[in-house]
Amino acid sequence: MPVTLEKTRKKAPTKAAAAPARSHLSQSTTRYEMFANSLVADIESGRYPVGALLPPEPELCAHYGLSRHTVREGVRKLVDMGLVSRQQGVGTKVISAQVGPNNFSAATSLEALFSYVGGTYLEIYEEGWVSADDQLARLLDCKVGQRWLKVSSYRYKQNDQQPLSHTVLYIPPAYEGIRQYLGEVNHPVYQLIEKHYGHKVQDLQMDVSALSIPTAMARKLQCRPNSPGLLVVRRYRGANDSGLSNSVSIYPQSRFQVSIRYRLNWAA
Amino acid sequence: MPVTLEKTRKKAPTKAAAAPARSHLSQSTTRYEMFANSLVADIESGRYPVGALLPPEPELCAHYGLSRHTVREGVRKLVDMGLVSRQQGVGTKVISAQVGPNNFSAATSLEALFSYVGGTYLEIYEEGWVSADDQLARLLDCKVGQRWLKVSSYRYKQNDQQPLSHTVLYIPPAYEGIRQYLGEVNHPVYQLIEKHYGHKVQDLQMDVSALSIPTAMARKLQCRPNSPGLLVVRRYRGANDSGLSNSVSIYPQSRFQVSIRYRLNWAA
DNA sequence: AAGTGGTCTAGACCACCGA
DNA sequence: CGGTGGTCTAGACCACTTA
Repeated sequence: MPVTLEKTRKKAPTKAAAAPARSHLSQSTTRYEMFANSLVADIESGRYPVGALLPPEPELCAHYGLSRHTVREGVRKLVDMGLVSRQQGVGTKVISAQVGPNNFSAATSLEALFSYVGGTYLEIYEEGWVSADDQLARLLDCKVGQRWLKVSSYRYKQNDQQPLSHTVLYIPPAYEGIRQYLGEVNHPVYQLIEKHYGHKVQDLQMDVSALSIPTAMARKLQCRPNSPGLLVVRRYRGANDSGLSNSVSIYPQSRFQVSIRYRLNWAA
Repeated sequence: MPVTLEKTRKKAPTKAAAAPARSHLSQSTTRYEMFANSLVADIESGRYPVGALLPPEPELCAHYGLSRHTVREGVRKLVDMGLVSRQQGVGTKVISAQVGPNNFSAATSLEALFSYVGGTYLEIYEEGWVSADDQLARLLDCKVGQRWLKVSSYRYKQNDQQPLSHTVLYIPPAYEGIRQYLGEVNHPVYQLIEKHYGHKVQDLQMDVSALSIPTAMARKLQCRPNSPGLLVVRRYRGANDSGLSNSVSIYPQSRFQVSIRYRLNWAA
């Protein structure tokens, strides 16, 4: 049973574009927004429970009387809200039932976040196994005694003499096999794990703080000793909160900046 | 002079869709990605400097031989990367010249970002009007000559002698009225504006970088002179990209940490 | 009034996934 | 193989900003 998303618009298909009757108060005026809100309501109400698949696009198009482009735009909004995720060949899955302050919404995909590694490479100077002591356990949020393959390196931009950062990777024994690929590629570590082991990253936590760059490292990074830098710890988690890998990077001043953007696209 | 984005695709316009010859290694195979990469290169090279407008969409379509939808998809990617921002009726403005390491973009909830202001207050030591010079205009992404109410302060945690940060607020003349509330409350500025003027924050951009804390400020902050700290610039935008307020905060080492969490689209 | 980006349709080919 | 989402075109009307 088709649903209409009309508010005050003309139905005549000859007039292709929407003719939203917009009050001054911001309402959902566009079709894709009305459609998206409808989906959100259905998800919040439990009609599409977490883990379930949304109806496929053709069905949504027919049901709501929208073109596919508009449907896709609406679903894209839900993806931005962190309510659903999509996968080609499979479908659109509900991953959260509520939008709210507790839902950090992934506005961008991991791939977009790390598109920067393209054109960079790691220069590894040390590899070895370590056991997490108290301090490392706290840093990586793991158990004391946990073993890690520790890979110390500097990251360079291609055709650039100056290192971008000092980066230490901590890789679980289960994924030791990727070490052979670390030096050559410009893929993020999490992609290597996904490719070679099929375990996908579900969650990334990134902590940013300030530190003073030690003298020895400063020489290699070509910055002043004890100059300020950013310390960035990234923790990649897969399903079941299993740790896939971690990285600890140190960036000299002005060589790196975290830019976070929050968009209020859907709130009242 | 039009540019072609061809790699190995058929040119026949009868075959509407792209026929990318994708090697196993991930390359930019889609047209909009190639187009986006081309734009990124032009921005990085300075052909489109920060603050400049990109060519309008029709021009990009003609120049690259792409449909408008594809062009928009490419530009959308740049928006997600935080390189440009768009405004209807105006154009697409370059807001950052470097992809990659210098720029992350993601999203969390506003409330989560500012949960820390609870139990803190501002000790204001200076108030006054300033006109944005070139440098300030760049920092706040406003026009040169724009007037701001500048409020300089230190933020304290209640029952704590040590300041949390040095904070400078930049408030537009239109919202001058909130200055009387600044000293007493522990609400973020954006909440005051929303409460007293009804203008909601639609967009927040937060840039985090490292800096060396100047001697004079270090004394007041009770930290070592020239010790590392975090410089956090927050820009609040309302509808139409109107600037609601800005703040520039400096945090001594270990007194503040940015913690961001991303979630991947698809749970395996 | 002109020009910008925002939305929308109709129809098409494609890559990917699971049965 | 059939069905999913991903990309693409051609053309249209609209809302917004600026001059």
